[in-house]
Amino acid sequence: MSKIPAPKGFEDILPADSWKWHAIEAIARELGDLYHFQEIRTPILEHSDLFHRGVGETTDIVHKETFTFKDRGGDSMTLRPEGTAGVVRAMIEHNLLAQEGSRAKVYYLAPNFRYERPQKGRLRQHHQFGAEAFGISDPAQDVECILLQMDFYRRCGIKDLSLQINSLGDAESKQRYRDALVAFLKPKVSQLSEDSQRRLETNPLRILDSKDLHDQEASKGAPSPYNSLSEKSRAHFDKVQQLLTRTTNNKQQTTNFVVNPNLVRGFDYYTETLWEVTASGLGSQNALGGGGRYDNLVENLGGRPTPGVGFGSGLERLLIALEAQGAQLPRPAQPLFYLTYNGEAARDAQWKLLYELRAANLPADMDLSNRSMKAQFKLADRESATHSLILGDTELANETITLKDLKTGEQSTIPRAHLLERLKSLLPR
RNA sequence: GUGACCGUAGCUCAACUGGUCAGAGCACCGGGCCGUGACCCCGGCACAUGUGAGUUCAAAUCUCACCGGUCACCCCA
Repeated sequence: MSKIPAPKGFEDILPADSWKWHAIEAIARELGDLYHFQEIRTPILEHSDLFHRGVGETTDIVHKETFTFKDRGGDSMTLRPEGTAGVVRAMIEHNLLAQEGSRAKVYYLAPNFRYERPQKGRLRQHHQFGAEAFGISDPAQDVECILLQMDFYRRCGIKDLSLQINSLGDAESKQRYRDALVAFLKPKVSQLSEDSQRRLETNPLRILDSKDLHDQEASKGAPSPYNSLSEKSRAHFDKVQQLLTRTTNNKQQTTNFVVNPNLVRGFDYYTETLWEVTASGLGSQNALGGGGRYDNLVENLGGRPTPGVGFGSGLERLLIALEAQGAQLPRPAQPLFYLTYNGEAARDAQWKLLYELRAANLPADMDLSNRSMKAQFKLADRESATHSLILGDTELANETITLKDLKTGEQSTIPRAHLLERLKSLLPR
């Protein structure tokens, strides 16, 4: 029979690596608690309209990168390409933003799907840690989200980090800037790359972060978005910077950031503050995560007008960056007792003991294939057992068991009656 | 969607211009060791070379297609 591979761009997380996921997920949840964001879980499948209306018809992600299909009833369904739209939909649907002054802070750990050509740091299914804060339009809410995100990276052990921020302002400011930019670039059309000549019509802001040298050259001296900001948007952005500069953690470190007037992001729903965090070790797809404010999204998706701000952060990319930067994720040292036996009677006794240990919350395992003692020890070693519990004729006769520390090789004989007590003393703390 | 490179045992790799080249190390299994692993020694299992077709007396080695991978563009986490 021929083998069936996993779909392109879809990865298995294997037993040897799952602990890393547990580690970063634990840190994410810990920070959710600390910042008082609560977990929300939404379906991976949504009506296609949600993303067309929410994320934006003209964004590439919705336009040509979704997994979209008709279900058996003929409805167009889409695997979620990003986290925010589904969260907003759920918040509206369950009337969590239905009253004046409603607010909510939520986070999620969830897979997203995009039909793209895989490369380093880019998969068709990837996982994100994201957070969204609804109901507060104050710039401090933007900053709280940024700080949560930065704390997440620091606690995971990322050293080499860079935070860039920008603001395109409210809808009118954004349009004003777009017009100014087009006016600036129009005369230089011929100098632009082919891609950017197209973008000049569809999404001129994107020209600013083009990697093409000609585009970068042509964009030099382009107007800054700051100059197109309305008074209110300008005040908002100024305040965000001020808070970022002033807010310190208990080690009195400020949060370093740079204002990058060329920073634009791929979703139509963003208003006001935008940010992106990059890290070394990532290759061409160097963004660890990004976020921004989206004050019109809730209303656009049929809810009561409610401001919102949040971020999404790619977990696969985080793991790549951690690896490249040589960072070590916390790995709790779990004890594991491996029961070995010599002979039929000993096996029966160990089988009973196995369940006694587990009932007492002592992680334990044993070989069930009647292998030699030597082989059983090899298995214990391979499974990273910390101790083995040896039972043979001698121990059976004396009602004892031999405890061996597999790291030091030390052995001691313990009366069966005192075993559990003794083993419990070996647990951490 | 575009481009480049790549695809040999579980893993890392080897096999000159197509012709005993299908191999090594690690891993795995067994034994040396009598009831004891992580060291050492011995033996063993395993791949006809991503899949399919073609060229040839002969293909892992050349051609084409498909599948997959890697990196980059695009886009973004």
